[in-house]
Amino acid sequence: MTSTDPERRIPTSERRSERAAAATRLAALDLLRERGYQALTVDAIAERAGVSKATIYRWWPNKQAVLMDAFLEASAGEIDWPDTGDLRRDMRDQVGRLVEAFTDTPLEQTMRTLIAEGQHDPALAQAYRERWLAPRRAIARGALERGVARGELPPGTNCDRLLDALYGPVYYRLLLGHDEADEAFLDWLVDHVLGEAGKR
Amino acid sequence: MTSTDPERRIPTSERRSERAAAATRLAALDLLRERGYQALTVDAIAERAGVSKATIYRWWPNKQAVLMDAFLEASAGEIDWPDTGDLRRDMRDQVGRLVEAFTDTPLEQTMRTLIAEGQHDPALAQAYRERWLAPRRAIARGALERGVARGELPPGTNCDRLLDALYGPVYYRLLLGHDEADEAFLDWLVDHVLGEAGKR
Amino acid sequence: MTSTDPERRIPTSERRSERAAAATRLAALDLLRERGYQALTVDAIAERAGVSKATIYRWWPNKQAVLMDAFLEASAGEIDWPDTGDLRRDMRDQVGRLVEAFTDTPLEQTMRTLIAEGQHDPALAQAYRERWLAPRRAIARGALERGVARGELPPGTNCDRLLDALYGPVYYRLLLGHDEADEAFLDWLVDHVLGEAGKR
Amino acid sequence: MTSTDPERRIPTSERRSERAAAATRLAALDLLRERGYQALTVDAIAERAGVSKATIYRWWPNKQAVLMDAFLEASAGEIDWPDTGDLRRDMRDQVGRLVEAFTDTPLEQTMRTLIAEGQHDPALAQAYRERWLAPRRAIARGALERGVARGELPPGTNCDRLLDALYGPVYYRLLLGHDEADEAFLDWLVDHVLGEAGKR
DNA sequence: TGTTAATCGAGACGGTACGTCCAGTCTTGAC
DNA sequence: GTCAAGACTGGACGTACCGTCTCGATTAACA
Repeated sequence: MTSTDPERRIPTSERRSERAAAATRLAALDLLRERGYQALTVDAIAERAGVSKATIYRWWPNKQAVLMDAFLEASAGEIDWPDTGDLRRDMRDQVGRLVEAFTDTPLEQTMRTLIAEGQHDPALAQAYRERWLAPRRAIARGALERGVARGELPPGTNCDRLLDALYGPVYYRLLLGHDEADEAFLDWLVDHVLGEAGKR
Repeated sequence: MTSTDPERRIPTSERRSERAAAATRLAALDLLRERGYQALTVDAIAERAGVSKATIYRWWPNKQAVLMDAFLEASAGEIDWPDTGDLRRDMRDQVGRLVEAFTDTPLEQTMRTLIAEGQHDPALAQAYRERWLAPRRAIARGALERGVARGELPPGTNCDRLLDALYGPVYYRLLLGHDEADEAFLDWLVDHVLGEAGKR
Repeated sequence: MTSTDPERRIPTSERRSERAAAATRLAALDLLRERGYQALTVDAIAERAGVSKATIYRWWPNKQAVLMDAFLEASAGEIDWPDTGDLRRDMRDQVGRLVEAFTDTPLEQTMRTLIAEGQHDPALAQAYRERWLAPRRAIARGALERGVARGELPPGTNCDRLLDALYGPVYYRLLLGHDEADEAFLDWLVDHVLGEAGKR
Repeated sequence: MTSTDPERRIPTSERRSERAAAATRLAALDLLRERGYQALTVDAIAERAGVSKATIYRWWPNKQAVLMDAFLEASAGEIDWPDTGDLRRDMRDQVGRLVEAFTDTPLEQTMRTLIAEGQHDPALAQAYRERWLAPRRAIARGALERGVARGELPPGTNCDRLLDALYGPVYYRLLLGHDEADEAFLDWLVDHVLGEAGKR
């Protein structure tokens, strides 16, 4: 079980452990960024964070869970996005921001690692879906639904499928690496999937 | 460097080593299938294959490369597919076969593992792209190009992008696991990406 | 420094701390008896005694010192023994009681542990000598000296050496375990060391 | 089970492992001598011996067993002693050599540690008795038996008890430390236990 | 047919990280 | 002010696996 568990132990002194926990999350991200995946060991995290291994294992089941928390913290903040009334433009902006967040940033390596580890760690995969994907998909789904309401998309559109058609190719290029998820591709993709009809 | 290297050592006695190599590949697949990723150790492969670790390391740089070879061998065979003259139907069949190959088969776990490891192992990722993806994409690209020629797709269509729009969502659902890549989804996806226009 | 130190801190509230200290000593003995040496951890003592670790460390430098105090408390009581006028009989009785105290009782394991730890902990060894051995040797030495005075032992007898000759073999068998310190052995030993001459 | 087991695994290459094993034993002794008991960790032994922990654990169950082997190796050599025909003199020489071997030498600390650990480790205690004590006691018993045959000791003497009466006080002083096992004490002890009668 | 060199299995080796446990210190809040 | 509760650092434990290595035995091709 990852720290996802809402019933995780509450330390007597929230302040003490929170300092250690924050240092741990930061150390995990920094290590991964600076020295790569193979340097991401619990010992190294502990040493860099100035925290003992026992403390890490007290709050997380393994280093993947640490990284998950660090990833969520680092990508926290406002995740909603404005509705300009132009669905295609909004979706294009949003997909562009997603790619930006994952290109040449510490988060790219972190995301890759989490998805990779998630292939063998169901709890981690679930945490990625529930804690990262789901909220963002909910917002994008809302935008699509408003697009349907506004007539930019046909009535009866299955928005979840549409989300997969939009985000799938992006993840595919990011994870498989056979081609870049560059501006031109995103332009084309959003147009193609949302339909050229609405294009101005 | 993976065994992809064309200059790999050639054993004096091809027969002896080939027996060992085949047993090694088989053992890797079987272990992964039966006991999962965490049981896939070089020691375990060696023991199960009745082969020494030294022999494994003589022919492959690491267990990922073994698994890559095993994966390629297991998914070898005729990869071309017939051209019925109906692009949508052909693409739908083909995507269906891809998903079948990866659903409830030993290959699913193997593919997941290879892509996961590839996130931290550029040589492995490259091998996956060049030795597995590329040939299959080339065939599918050919089909799309014939579709363009036949007028089923508009002239000037960028077939690589179209491939990503078709396969991306499938890998996305397989790797992220938020939803199933079922028949209905594939039906919708192929129709949506190749354009409803051509639909009868 | 062990709790041997006569200048140990005096708690403001003697009553509270004495209750905690008594529970701690008892818990140490019980743990050692019931679950063995490897279960004798400070955490376990604290939990069983319903006392916090901080309290234990407030009054003792380490668990060995706790055990020393517990041992002394458990073996307290009248340590003097009557003088029947027959030295050999008195010594034989006394050696017998020593062995009884250490055979099939919680004290055996405790004594073994204290002597074992004392091999690497000079303060503990000193405490064992000064607080347990010395008083008992003083009494036995008195008995021997009276034996000299009564003519049961030759004048000029070095009583300390005689004590070692009497008690040494007993501890030797108890600690090394190559043979039992049984009644027959004690009979022979006392006779042999005190001299058959005085035997009736 | 300690390495005492005569059926311990035989390495493919005796030479390789023997080098590692010898370095391990030496490192254990040196560490104990130079830095004391608390520095005697498996990690430290491994580092000092230039050997990996895995190798140590391959051949010994724990560090105590390493130390036992090191102790036996260090105290190996001729353990028999000449029979001059004068039992008292021979025993006095022998007890003197025992004390010498354990006074101000690396072996003293080693012996203390082994006996101490043996209080909680039956296998270790047994190994000490069988592999160190027993051979030496057998030789001394032989000497006593010859003394009986020569009439230096009374017929029917129980030599095992006599051994305990001789060695017990020596170990007692060494382990408890209340007094020194010096020349004068040994002189008196041997005379007193073997009987003044035979004294010339 | 006998010799020789490559290759094999077996498995020991140094190294590194794991996840656990305990010692001894420190912090907080209840009494 | 003292206590229990328990989090903290530090560090050793014993295990597992990696990738390298050494060893004889087996093999296959050539002498």
